[in-house]
Amino acid sequence: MRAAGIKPSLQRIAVLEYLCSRYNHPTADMIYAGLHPQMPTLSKTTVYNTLRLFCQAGLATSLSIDCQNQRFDGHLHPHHHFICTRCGKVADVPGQGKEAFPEWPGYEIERSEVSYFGICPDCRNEPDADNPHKK
Amino acid sequence: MRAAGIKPSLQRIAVLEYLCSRYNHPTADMIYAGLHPQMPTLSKTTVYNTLRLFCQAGLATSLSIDCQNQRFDGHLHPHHHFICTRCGKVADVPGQGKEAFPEWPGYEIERSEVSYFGICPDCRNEPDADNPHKK
DNA sequence: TATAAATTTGTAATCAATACAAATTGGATT
DNA sequence: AATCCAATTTGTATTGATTACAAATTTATA
Repeated sequence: MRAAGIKPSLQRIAVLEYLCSRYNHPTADMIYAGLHPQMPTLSKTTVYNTLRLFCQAGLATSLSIDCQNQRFDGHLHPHHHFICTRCGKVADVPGQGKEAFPEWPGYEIERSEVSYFGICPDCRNEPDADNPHKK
Repeated sequence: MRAAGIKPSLQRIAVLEYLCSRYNHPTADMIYAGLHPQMPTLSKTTVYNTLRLFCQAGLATSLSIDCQNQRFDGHLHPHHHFICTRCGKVADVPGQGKEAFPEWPGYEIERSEVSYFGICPDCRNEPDADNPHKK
């Protein structure tokens, strides 16, 4: 974290550990809910501030895969994502993500995002098939 | 539109024509603003309802490229998108978009989205380089 | 024309994200 | 250790896109 020019505080360390120890592609709210029990003084604003800081510094990525919520990823190796349109879970797609950017004169491409949408194994096995986004 | 099982109303025709006649990947608000002068009784709720209807019927696509606004696309051929992180404009990337979905047992992939982020030619030539999202 | 169904409209509510100012913390200096 | 300043954190208030909902309007059908 120090290498990215960011002073490590208790809150920032907690957020980064949350991001790196899980593969749940959390929303800011999920992070807050996960950390709040152990850190009762934590505020949601700090979570948002910290996440923006991390994204600017390249310690995390902001995914635009979910229209409802901004989602974050602390795992930086290039990879693609799958989101279940029924339950909203996001997962890493294995064995993909090392493609080059297309050549497009005049356009300066810095980052790419590949998202797949569909039904995850859990939801395919559910009986109540038409209950979208049950949160 | 009738082929998709949707009754064509004046409002729906106007929204579909807006979508198909432009390549601006509009937000609901942009569509409303574009149509309202010619159709003063149009309500924003109708625009939202119509867009959801179109997406469900496969007449349009909802892009999750922009975290701030839901964006819509009436051009259905497979293609990738570029969004300028400075001005927010979305453009179609030429000559891309016909890739197959990856094989992933248990996961039912229905749709994919490829997004590139960076700076567009207009913004590269702008002098005020650090004025993000000037709308 | 009368009736029912579908569509549209406007207002109110929701909810993620941001703005902002006060409070707190941490580090440097004496 | 005490003081000061800057950075960080916190809580509250606000914003703004989207949705909920019920009333009004339009359309289709008999």
